[in-house]
Amino acid sequence: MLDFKFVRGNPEIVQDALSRRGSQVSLDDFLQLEEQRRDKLFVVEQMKSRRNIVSEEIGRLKKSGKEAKDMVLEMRDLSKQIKERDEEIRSLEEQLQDILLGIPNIPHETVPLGSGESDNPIVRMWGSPRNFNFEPKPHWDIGEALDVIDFERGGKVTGARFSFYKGLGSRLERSVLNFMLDLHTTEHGYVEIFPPFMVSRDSMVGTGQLPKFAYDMFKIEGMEYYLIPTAEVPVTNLYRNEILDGEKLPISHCAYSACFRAEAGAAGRDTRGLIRQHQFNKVELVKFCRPEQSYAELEKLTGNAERVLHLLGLPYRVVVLCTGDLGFSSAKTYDIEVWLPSYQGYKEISSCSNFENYQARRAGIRFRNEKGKTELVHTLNGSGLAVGRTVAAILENYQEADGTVTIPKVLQPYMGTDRIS
RNA sequence: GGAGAGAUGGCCGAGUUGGUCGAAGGCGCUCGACUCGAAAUCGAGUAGGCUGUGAUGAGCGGUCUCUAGGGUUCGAAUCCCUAUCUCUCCGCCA
Repeated sequence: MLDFKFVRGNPEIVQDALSRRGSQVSLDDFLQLEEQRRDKLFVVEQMKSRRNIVSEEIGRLKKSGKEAKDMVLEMRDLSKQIKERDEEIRSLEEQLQDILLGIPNIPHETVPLGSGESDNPIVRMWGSPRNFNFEPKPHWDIGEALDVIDFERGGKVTGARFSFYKGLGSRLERSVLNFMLDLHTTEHGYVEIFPPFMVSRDSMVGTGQLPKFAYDMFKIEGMEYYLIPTAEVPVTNLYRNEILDGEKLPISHCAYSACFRAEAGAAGRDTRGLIRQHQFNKVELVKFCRPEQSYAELEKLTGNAERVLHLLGLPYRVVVLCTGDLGFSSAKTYDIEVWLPSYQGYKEISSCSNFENYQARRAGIRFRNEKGKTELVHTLNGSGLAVGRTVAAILENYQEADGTVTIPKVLQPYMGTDRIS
C-alpha cells in the first residue's frame, strides 16, 4: 500500500507509475475523497476539542457541588453530531483505503519499461544446457519410469495437480530442501523459521495477497484461515505491527513451507509434472532492512538463491521483470529461471523482489532510526528455491541414456546414493 | 469441549467507588554532570497514528489510541456487550 500523504502530494508520480505498469486506474476519485475527508476531520476535531473542554468544566462544577444542566444538554447534542460526522469520516476512510489497496507499488527507476513477459531483459546467464546424445525425457516420464513420482494416484487420492513422491523421489525432495536450508543458514546468514501453514485474514492482507488475489487462495471452511501460498506470508507477518530495533537490521530469515495455490487462472498451463501443483514445497528467503540498504540486499538475496543452482550445477538465467510484468506489490523483481529440457527453455524457479515499504506500511513493520524516529522497514523476499521445480530440473538435466538419474555431488550425502535407478 | 483468570507505553508494572490519566514507579535508551577513562551516583529527557501551521525539516497546536469492535455517559484505561489472544484447572488428543 502506498502512503496516503505521498499519493495526495505526488499524484503525477503515482499516475505515471500506474501508466508505466499499463494500468488505467485514475486517481481523481482518491484525491477528491481525500480532500473531503480532511475537511470533515478538521470540523469534527474542533467539535471534539470543545466537548473535551466543556466536559472538564462540568467535572469541576460537579465536584464543587454545582449543577451544570445546560452544559450537559448542550454536550449531549454535540456528542450526537460528532458521532454522525465520525461515521461519515469512517466511510470516507474505507473508500480511500479500498482505492489505495488497489494501487500497485511504484516500479523502481531501474525497472525497464515493457508490456509483458517477452520484454523482460536477461541480466545474466550461468551454465549451458547439456547436449544429450539421446532423446531426453520430461521429468514426469522419468519420475514414473523410476517409480519415484506418482501423478496418477495423486489424481485419484486428491485430484488434479497433486502427486505422490515415493522412495528415492521422496528422499530427493527432502534432500533438496534440507540442502537449501543448510546452505542458507550456515553460509548465507539466514535464521531459519518453521512457520504455520495457515494464517489469518489480517496476515494475508498484510503481505498483499488479499483482498486482490482471493481467487488464488485456499480458505479453510468456517474459519478466517487461509492456507499459505508461500512462507513469505507468515514470515513477513512475524513482525507485523512491531517496531524493530534499528541495530538489528537487516534481519534475514529463511523458511521451508508447503505452499498452496488454487491456480485459478492457470487452467491448461503446465498440466503435466511438478511444475504447477496445488501443493508444493518451497524454501523462502525473507529480509527486513533499512530503506537505504534494500537494493544492495536485493542483489545479495538473488545471489543467495542463485548459489543453490551453482552448487547443483543447473543452468539458469536471471531476468529483470519489466514494468508490465512486475508483481503488484513489488518495486523490482528478478526472476531466476532454470533450464528444463522438456520445455526446451528456461522456467521460473525463483522470484526475488524488493517491496520497499509497500508491504511494511500495510503490515505496520517499522524500526527506530538514529534520531529515535520510527520509520517503515523495506521488505524483500525470494524463493531459495522452489523445491518441486528443482527436483524436476535435477531429474531432467541429470538423466542418463540408460534411464537412471545421477545425483549432484552436493546432494549425495543427503541421498545416501549417487544415482536413482 | 467445560470452568476460571487476564490483556496497559521498547520492556516490566501501578491504576478498575468513571472527571487535570497518555497514564505513577522501575528497567532500558538518549543527553548532561562527576571521572584520566569506565563503573557507580546525580540531573534532564524518552509512545504511536491522524491532522493544522511550518519547507513533505525543527517547533508549536488539535484529535485519537490503555488487545480489537460496539454500547452506556456531558465525560471511560476504569461500567456493559461481542470477538481475538494468553494463562490455570478438567476432559480429549498426536
